[in-house]
Amino acid sequence: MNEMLKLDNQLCFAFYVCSKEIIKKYRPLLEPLDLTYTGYICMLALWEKDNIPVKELGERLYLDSGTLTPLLKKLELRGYITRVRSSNDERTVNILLTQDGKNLQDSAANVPLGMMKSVGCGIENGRELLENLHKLMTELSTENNEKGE
Amino acid sequence: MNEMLKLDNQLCFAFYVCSKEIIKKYRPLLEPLDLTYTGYICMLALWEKDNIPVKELGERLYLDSGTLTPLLKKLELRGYITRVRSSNDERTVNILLTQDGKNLQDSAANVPLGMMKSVGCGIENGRELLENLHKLMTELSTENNEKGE
DNA sequence: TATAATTGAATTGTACACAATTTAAATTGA
DNA sequence: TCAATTTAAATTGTGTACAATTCAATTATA
Repeated sequence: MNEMLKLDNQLCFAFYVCSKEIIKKYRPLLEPLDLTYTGYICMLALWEKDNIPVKELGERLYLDSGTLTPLLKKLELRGYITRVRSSNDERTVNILLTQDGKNLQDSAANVPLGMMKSVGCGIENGRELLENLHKLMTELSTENNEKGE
Repeated sequence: MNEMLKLDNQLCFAFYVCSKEIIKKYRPLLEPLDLTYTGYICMLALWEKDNIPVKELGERLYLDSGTLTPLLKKLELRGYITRVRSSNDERTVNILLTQDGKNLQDSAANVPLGMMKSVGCGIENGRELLENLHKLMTELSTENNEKGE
């Protein structure tokens, strides 16, 4: 049996499972905020910087308009953001936090704490892991896209 | 600004992005095999051990019947597997590799090689990383499920 | 042993992801 | 300046994921 084809030797599979299992753990923590996981990372990005076009938000979150447009419409319906077409450039839509959306940040403060209780124990050296993953993230999304795209 | 709410401090987000970006890199490698990423990991599991019920395959892949049933139907349609309801226990459906499915393993051998070319350079110490992720995987999927489910 | 509880797949409904295409607006350049 | 190109969102279509439910088969138990 080819060692390289063994499931337990696939880094991709380990990443994929860890990602899914972590996201699953967010569910009960995000339910009280009426947010899905994707809505949550979207709000995280906007709390750091709002009044940005969909494009910029997408670059920050590694998501395209096909995913963001319906998500943002839901967040708008929920009252956390507003989508405002720019008057400078009618092609772009800027995302603004509403007061409700800004206030939500306070309630969200306990989410990372809850996760640390739930998952934290499973993470040896979080800081180092985070750095390695960030290095990988940028390499994955640049290496074959240097000149093109 | 609450440090813990910064996007770049979220391990979950780093995992989520790495997972997605890695999976995206598989696409061109898997296209010639007529497999999606999920189909690929499914075949990886089956090449190690086939003639197993959907349940067992799901435990191996961390997927439930809601995901597997339609996926397996497609793989059957594609001619790589057959789904056979067990006669011992009529509730279970066993997954068998067809000859085509078995033969596919040879063509798949270059997939991990292709990925190493594409991503490998971005991975510092793959072996160690893999071990850490596996530790995390099992902890994530057991710690809150010890007694219950 | 009839009934209750459990189990394995399948189904239903919701929510992403993303490739590919479309549409409208802005920019370029002959 | 105006046709060609580029750009930003939105749309369309396909493929997961997973919670919750359903259904039939099996097992446990009163």
